[in-house]
Amino acid sequence: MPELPEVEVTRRRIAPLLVGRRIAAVETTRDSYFFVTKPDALRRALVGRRVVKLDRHGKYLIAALDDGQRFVLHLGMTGQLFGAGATSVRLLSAAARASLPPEAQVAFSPDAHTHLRLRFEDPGPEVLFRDVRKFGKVFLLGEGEESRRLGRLGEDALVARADALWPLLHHRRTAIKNVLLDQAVLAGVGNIYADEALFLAGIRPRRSASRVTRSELARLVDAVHAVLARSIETGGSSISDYVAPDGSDGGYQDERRVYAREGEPCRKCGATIRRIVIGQRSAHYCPACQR
DNA sequence: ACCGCACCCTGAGCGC
DNA sequence: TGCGCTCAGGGTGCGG
Repeated sequence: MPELPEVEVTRRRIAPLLVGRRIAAVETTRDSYFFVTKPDALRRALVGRRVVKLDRHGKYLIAALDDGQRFVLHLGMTGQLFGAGATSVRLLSAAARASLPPEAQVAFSPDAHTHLRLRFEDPGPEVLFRDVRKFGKVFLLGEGEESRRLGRLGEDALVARADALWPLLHHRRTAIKNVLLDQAVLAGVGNIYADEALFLAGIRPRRSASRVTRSELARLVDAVHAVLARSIETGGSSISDYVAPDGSDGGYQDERRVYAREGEPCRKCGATIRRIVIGQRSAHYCPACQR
């Protein structure tokens, strides 16, 4: 689900519901690998703490706490981070949706997939983390503690520069698309924006990274920046699960040029968009615009 | 060092 | 209606 733009939109909109507030209570579902830090340890560490800052690196959200610890969240594929009071049918199962009138705006009530609830000392809204597939993660880092997950991330995709990336990929023989998805090279790009950026840069996803020239890489990095920035501007992509912290949908799904458009005409040249499989994931491209 | 693959989990949508 | 299958925007760890 969420790639860099969705995580960044989430960061911006959830920050007012986190930063400056003191945590009064933490409720969780039972332990699972969603909890890299076990629920009881999480509770002990978070209760009484105030969030002082909310940062993002790639697809990770990093909340700095007033005691120097960091509380780290990853939304995985189906993670949803939102304030109590958000209303969106995306927060409900299809079965629950079906029993509702079409335009119903029901307030969300925590279900079995709501793994984390943060209550605060002030009377403002709770913050909830829901994740159906549990590919998301939450964990705590002590002051100065290193994290393998964060430590191996490459530069954030919004600020990465082509000349810094060149030595990391020009020798790699795997598909350029795989390299774009490699978080150790470029942190934040996922399947949608990899396909979209490759389209903008005119490069086929299956081309070996070693056959991408320096100037093509420069174009590709520009395309990554443009696609991510535009998606953030429109509120991210709401394709199946993603909702912003207030429950609103993003708008970028309407601007997709290739992702999940197999069989449809290219918006630039009219050729038929193709879908192939690279590294067990789908890749979409225009056979005429991309070489 | 790099690469491909299996795996983690749940639900939706499809053909039969 | 229900079954079995495929697919889904994430990442990790392993063996070759």
